[in-house]
Amino acid sequence: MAEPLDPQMFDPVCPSSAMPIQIGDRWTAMVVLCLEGGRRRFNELRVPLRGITPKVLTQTLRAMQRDGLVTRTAYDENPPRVEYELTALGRSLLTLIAAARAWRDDHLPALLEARAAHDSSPAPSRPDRTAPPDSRTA
Amino acid sequence: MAEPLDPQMFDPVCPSSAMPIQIGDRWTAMVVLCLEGGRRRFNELRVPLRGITPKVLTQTLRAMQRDGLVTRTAYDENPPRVEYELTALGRSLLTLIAAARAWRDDHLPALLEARAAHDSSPAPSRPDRTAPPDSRTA
DNA sequence: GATACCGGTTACCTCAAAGATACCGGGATA
DNA sequence: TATCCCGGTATCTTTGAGGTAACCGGTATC
Repeated sequence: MAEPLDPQMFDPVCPSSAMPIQIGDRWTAMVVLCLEGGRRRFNELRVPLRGITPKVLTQTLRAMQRDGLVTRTAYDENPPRVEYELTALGRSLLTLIAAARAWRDDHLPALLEARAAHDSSPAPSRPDRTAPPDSRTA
Repeated sequence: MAEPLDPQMFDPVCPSSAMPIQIGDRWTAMVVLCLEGGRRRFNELRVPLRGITPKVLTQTLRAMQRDGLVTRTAYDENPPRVEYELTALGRSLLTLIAAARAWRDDHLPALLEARAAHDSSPAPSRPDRTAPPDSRTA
């Protein structure tokens, strides 16, 4: 909670577009990971979530708050200070995220390989209707 | 593989809209579950996936095939017959789906409860800016 | 004054996924 | 001839997540 979040904690060449697993909406899992180490402020979260706009971060956090995944604490200070923290429920997602990451480590290369092979294969214009009866199109 | 798929195998009042976990696109996980018991034909898959349009099912299956999750076997018969089957990679998603289901069983009620409580709570027009310094808005 | 800070809000736009509906080929069957 | 079946396509429309840009209030500092 003390040290700032690593701006590089999420790979910009993120293979998430290839990941067949998604937790919540697009940013939820990353927010959970950002909050894993303790409470964080709004603008603190924006650092590793590069490219997220305040609007979308607000939406994400509100939705998570609604679902009981995070708490929001606003302090009547100046300048304003707001802190977000995982609830026990939100923390329970960590095991699921870990499972997803384990799957990724074990199987994502195979998926990407299959995809690359498929994409570079000669595109059949009328796929396999005329293929031999037992051919596999994979 | 022999017995037909249960049309009710996916709850129409599906809480998937509340599920913060998603495997692949909207239908991928359900397709994996449909194929868990063995190969299935196109129209066989449409039964439990009530409401899916052929276009979307085709898209889903093509994407899964591209990613090496399923194989597609077309037989030169009449009427045409096409069978889809899980690959080892596709089967590996089953553990992840099981983890998601376990999370659901353990935690989804709490999430829904939090959501209901949030939705029925008196909506603060100017949320908690004027709240006491240590109040939690959850 | 003018500016900066924090944590947003608001209005508007974009774009891809998903759905609705209709249609297709081609052999088998009637 | 006509119809059915299967596994899709083709085309249009809708929807909604997400992005862009501008602005806000209240205080403190310049």
